[in-house]
Amino acid sequence: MDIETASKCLSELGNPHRLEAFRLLIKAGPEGVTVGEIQKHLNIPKSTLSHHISHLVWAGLARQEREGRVLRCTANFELADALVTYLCAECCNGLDVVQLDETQDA
Amino acid sequence: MDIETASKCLSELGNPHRLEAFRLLIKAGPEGVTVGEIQKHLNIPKSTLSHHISHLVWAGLARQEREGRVLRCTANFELADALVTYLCAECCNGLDVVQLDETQDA
DNA sequence: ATATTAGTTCGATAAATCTAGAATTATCGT
DNA sequence: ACGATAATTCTAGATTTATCGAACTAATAT
Repeated sequence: MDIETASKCLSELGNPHRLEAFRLLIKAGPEGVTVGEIQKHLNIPKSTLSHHISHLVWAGLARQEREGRVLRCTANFELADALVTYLCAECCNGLDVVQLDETQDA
Repeated sequence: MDIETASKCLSELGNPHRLEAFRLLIKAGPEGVTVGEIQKHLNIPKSTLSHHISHLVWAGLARQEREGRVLRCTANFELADALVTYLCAECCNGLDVVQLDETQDA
């Protein structure tokens, strides 16, 4: 992971709609979710969502594959891990991140 | 850390100049670095750099305080940690990030 | 064949961002 | 007070991004 790749990924995740969509993909695991399912959560027009998803795909953070009539989206877990690892190493003083036991709100 | 805060931080770090500047601040530790020192590394016009730093400050990722003629910039380590922790929890399947022993290039 | 569903691509507009020179402010030394 | 240094603020142009309706493409069902 170099700084150009990292800033590209961060830039794409630096949009509330895309970050939320990516979060959904991660939470969904390897099975992923369809575009329609993402749309139900984000509640934005199809064309806008499609645009955001194509951003994630362009950055390599997500993949899409057709399954009949639906398009299934999956996160690129390797890249997500590499990005967090990069941030820990380069932008977090090598923070020894501990596994979270509970979700934090603030 | 909520999703709005996270996407705001990610967006600000999603620019090569700002990411590099922030990386310098983190690496510099609590003593921080002056704007001039950052400029030597980034090699961009003062006004452009100032603009980028003000972005980081606005997002809460950095702080500035005057020291005579120079302005000393420091990273907000707590926020950096909170951001990485959020990403691990929400966008990385709760990745159990290990402490890095060596820097990676790819 | 036609209709329906799922989603993309096109096109146009509004808004935000990036860049950088010029002018300005703040501090220090003489 | 004046000049030099450090950095910001102002201003403006160029580029990029976000949004979303309309038209289009792909796959299925009748």
